[in-house]
Amino acid sequence: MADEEIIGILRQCEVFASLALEDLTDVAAVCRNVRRAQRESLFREGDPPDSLYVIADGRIKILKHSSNGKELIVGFFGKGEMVGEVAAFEDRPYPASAEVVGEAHLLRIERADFVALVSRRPAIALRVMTVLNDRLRVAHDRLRDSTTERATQRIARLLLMLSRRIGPVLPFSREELGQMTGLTTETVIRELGVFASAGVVRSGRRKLVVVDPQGLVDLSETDIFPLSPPADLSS
Amino acid sequence: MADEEIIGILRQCEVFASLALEDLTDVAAVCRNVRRAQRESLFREGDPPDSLYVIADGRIKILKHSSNGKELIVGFFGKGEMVGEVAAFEDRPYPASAEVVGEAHLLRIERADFVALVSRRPAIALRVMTVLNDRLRVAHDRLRDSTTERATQRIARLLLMLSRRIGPVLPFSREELGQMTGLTTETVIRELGVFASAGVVRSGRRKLVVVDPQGLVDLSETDIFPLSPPADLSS
DNA sequence: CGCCTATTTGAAAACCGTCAAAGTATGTGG
DNA sequence: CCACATACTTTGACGGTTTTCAAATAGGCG
Repeated sequence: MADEEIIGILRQCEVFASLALEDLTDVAAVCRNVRRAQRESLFREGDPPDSLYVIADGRIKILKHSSNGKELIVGFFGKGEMVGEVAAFEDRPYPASAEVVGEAHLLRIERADFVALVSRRPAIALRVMTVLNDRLRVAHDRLRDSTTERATQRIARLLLMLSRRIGPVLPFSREELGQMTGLTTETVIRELGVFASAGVVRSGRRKLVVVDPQGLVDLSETDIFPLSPPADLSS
Repeated sequence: MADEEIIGILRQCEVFASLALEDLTDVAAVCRNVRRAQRESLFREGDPPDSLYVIADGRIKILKHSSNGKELIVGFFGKGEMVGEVAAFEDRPYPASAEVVGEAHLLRIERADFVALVSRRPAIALRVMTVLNDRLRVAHDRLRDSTTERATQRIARLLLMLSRRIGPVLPFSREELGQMTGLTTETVIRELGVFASAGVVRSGRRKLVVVDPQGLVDLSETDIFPLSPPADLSS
């Protein structure tokens, strides 16, 4: 029965994991399996809110375009995470686009079904609230970083955040790291060059390995003392 | 009866407005009236999450500090809005500080009471979700702006957003506008100088009047075409 | 009037973006 | 298996926008 596969997937999802079997079957009833290839998009910024997705497998990147043609990556999501939920509660256009990174297997839930579901099962609302909450914290942290910190600190903090979430191996291109921090590819490369010579990261093609997390913490906290060398602490 | 005053306040609140009287009395039971003077803080970034507040009257500013001593204003909130709810669902420290701007009258709700309340009355959860949702949209918009747009556009967009929300008279100092955009006070002043000579805004002490919203829209969309004039569309 | 805070202005420099070009993996087809 | 195309990474030089630092001016409140 296909529903059992779906329930298995839902059990891995941050929003549905803690639900009782009865609730899960209720959710599964409105899910549809969907597969998408490399670079396909689930929805685009400005589209009317159609549905939301649970990621069964693969990675999805959420991005916003700016007036001058640049793109900002708002988030990367993977197995068990939900995307498109921001549009689910209000009938307003998607605020960002969602694009498949490698290949992805998803569960799709229609907006109307999800709204009905949440009203019927309050426990889901509580879980969704927590997810939104987390995303808001992350967004505000990044907002602070990108307005008040310099390139070195912004990159160091991004790498720290990513490695804490998905481990030391970060499967991102330089360009993507730039789009996550709001810096150009070139600046990212130059900063990573410094990080690498300090032995904090090792770099590869579309990949970056965090070797020394504490080193990143130091870099992310380093204030710049324009004319004086780092204070001598031994005296 | 004090409860009636409280219910009157709750009726003006984005989260509670649509509730039935029965629900409102339930909420009112856990509210406490609180008054705070100029510059007092409700909570500080890093504090354990204690309680959340509904603003009965006055304005509250939410801010985050950065490693180099700068402050970023994450949001300004007024009558009927809620602050501190981000901390209410998880037992993690407040991600930002809340400071009273003029003088404020608030309703305070303990964290534990609120959690119980939300579980008991699912309708509240749905409203809170919508609020979080809106804040997430705003945060991502600002994130895009501050990483991809230049100073002129960032300020123009901020002023547009503020004037749409609270009207043409904006009671903010230059420094606060800077802390909202992530620009220095000086840059804000220089840009506003240009806006003023273009007749788009009029400026005062701790105050700014938006005279020509369309002018702001134009400024906020102006891309820079380095060497060519705007394309001729008539050909 | 005097003090404190907010606003304004100027000049120099830092930081990062832009542009251009070369180098290096990865995959594909012959 | 090699040649080639493609995409990603790297490097360098230059310039622009914004920050920084410093100092002067103006507004409000006791």
